[in-house]
Amino acid sequence: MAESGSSSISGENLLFLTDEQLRKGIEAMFFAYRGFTADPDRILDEHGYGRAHHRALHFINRTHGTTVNNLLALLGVTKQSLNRVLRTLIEDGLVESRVGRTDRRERNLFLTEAGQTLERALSEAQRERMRAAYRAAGPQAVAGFRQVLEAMMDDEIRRQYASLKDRRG
Amino acid sequence: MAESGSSSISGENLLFLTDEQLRKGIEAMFFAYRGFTADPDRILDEHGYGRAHHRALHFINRTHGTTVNNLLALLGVTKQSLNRVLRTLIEDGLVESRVGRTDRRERNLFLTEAGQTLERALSEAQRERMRAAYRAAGPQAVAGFRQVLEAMMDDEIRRQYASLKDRRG
DNA sequence: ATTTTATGTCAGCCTTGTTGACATTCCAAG
DNA sequence: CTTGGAATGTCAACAAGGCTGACATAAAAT
Repeated sequence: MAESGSSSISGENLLFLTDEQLRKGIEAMFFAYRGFTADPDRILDEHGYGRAHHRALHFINRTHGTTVNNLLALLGVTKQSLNRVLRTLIEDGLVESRVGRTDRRERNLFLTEAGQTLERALSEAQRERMRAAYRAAGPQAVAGFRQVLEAMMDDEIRRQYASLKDRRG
Repeated sequence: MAESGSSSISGENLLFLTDEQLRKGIEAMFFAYRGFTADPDRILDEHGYGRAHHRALHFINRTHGTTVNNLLALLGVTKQSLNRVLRTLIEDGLVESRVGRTDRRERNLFLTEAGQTLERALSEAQRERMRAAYRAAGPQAVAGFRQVLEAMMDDEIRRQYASLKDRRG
């Protein structure tokens, strides 16, 4: 490691930015993400689905009637990848694709009753994990958690995240 | 979504645990993880490697001389998956595998000079992102961030994370 | 009338995960 | 010494879910 930048940082309120501290944060992020996805993964597995299906269900539920292009931007994958997932969800009757009213090229996506049921099971499992973590850490920690995560996002993604924030599900 | 559980939670210090708050946390986690991996991913791509290689390099660097079994437990993958990644890293001269001294069945893993160089580039890119996020959020937020992440881990993983915490790299 | 946009689809490739089977090496217990 | 089991490595086959490229269609925009 020779001499990394942070060892030369001065100022008492910046002293916590040692490489060691940063590495702990990196590893915490890695391990925590495993926990974050573990519970939904188990449910998905029972239904023969993967994380890609979960993400699609989540954001379709989040923004009812969203278009395919919107979804692509949120998920950060190619239309071919998304389409494969979306096709199975539509075939299985979890998602409905309606031709757009104003622009008939677009497809507006909705969860069916069955889709809502699965989405609820998945998000409830994930919320339960998050709820337990929030309780254990306390309100102040949660605020800090959100601040750091937000600062870690790419600029464009942060904008999309922010614009999602105030919508109603 | 009808009526989810958390709406019945009472007590003033638990009011922040609404489904809406939890969902924001879930989405923050999802988007932040994208940012978290984005910079190393670009470097890995130039070298023809993937995230699996990054993880292996990270933990071999983290715990010099670790055995394959230790690594398996940390990474949470099968030995076949790890072995494929490890084999290419060894072939490419980034990782050295030495027969164990006390137990000759074991293999002790080390980074070569070239391996350390790549690991340093990867972790420096990731640390830089983390450093910027930490600076933007401030020390108090960082403490909360770590608390929530730690509470989100599976118990066994949290123990492994904790036992990694105090070692020297 | 032409171009652009939104979407879907086919084909093929890669990484990275999985299971199952099997070989080798070597420590340790009988 | 022999045998059992643990640690490791390897081969084969498969699946999820990314990717690119090419092409088709419908509809909006120019």
